Amino acid sequence: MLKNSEFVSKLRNSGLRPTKQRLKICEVLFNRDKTFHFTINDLAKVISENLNEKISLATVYNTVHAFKDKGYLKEISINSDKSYFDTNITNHHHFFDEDTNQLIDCDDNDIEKVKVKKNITGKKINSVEVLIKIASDNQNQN
Amino acid sequence: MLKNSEFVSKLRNSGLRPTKQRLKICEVLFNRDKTFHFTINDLAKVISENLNEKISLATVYNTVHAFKDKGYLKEISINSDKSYFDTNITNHHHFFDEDTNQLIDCDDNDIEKVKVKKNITGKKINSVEVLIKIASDNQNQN
DNA sequence: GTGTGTGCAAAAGGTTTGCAAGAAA
DNA sequence: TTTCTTGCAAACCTTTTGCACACAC
Repeated sequence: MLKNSEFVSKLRNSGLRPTKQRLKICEVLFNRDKTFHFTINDLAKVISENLNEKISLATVYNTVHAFKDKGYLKEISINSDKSYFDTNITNHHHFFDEDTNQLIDCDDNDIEKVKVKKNITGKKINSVEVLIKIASDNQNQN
Repeated sequence: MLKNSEFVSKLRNSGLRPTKQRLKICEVLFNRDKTFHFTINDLAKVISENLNEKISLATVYNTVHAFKDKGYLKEISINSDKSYFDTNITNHHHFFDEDTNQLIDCDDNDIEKVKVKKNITGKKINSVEVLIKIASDNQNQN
């Protein structure tokens, strides 16, 4: 459990003013043992329903993007519709459960290192993301 | 170069009526040597600008989704904003050029087979997709 | 006090939907 | 004639923007 003052330092260190809203969002995102996968909507819902706080959607968007730019969050590519974020910023991959639309972390030990043999001239590799789509084994997938 | 009658059969075989619009879209999508990566918008633009035809956006959406459901197109996961489709329906991965927003095919020879060691109980793997994000090497990436 | 952040509402972009008119079977 | 498809506009959802007010420093 992180303390409020740690979040204040964290924000200050990255040039973000520690406002009430940002600290609240820090609590929701970073006061956990386990990785949190979420959409902006999920996050806004947690804030309004579980914490009974009211933070403007625009502010939630601003904050999440600020955190992403500062490297506190990672954005994940799933089939369009909406953006997913991850509090686990280490190099890792994901399972995506198509039955439940849930993301599950897949750490480096669970998958063999992906070796890219092809080089694109003049381009460098920014990231290699693996998405493993899974679904129930005993029912018809579709 | 595929003939119109081949598209008619293709459509008929999958229970889709070979309408003028669908045949036109078939031509654009499948009358090529190389894989075509596109967004709905790209496709609509090709139809209206290059072919000087007018097909309603709703129809383009309908058709692309119908083709995807029938397995004639593949949808690709890139960071949200919009859906990308691929006329190459074989198992393969992609480079995504963040400078130009272009997708490049990465065939099986360009990458070592991804081995997933972790198993999720009761779930089977539907697909394993690798997305390699690249950007210019000599300029600041951001 | 100055500059940054917030909140609201409005706008924007991509996608879906309802329904009447049109085309295929 | 029956069923499927099209086209349009409106609706929808996620995300962004503009601007006045509030807060952090």
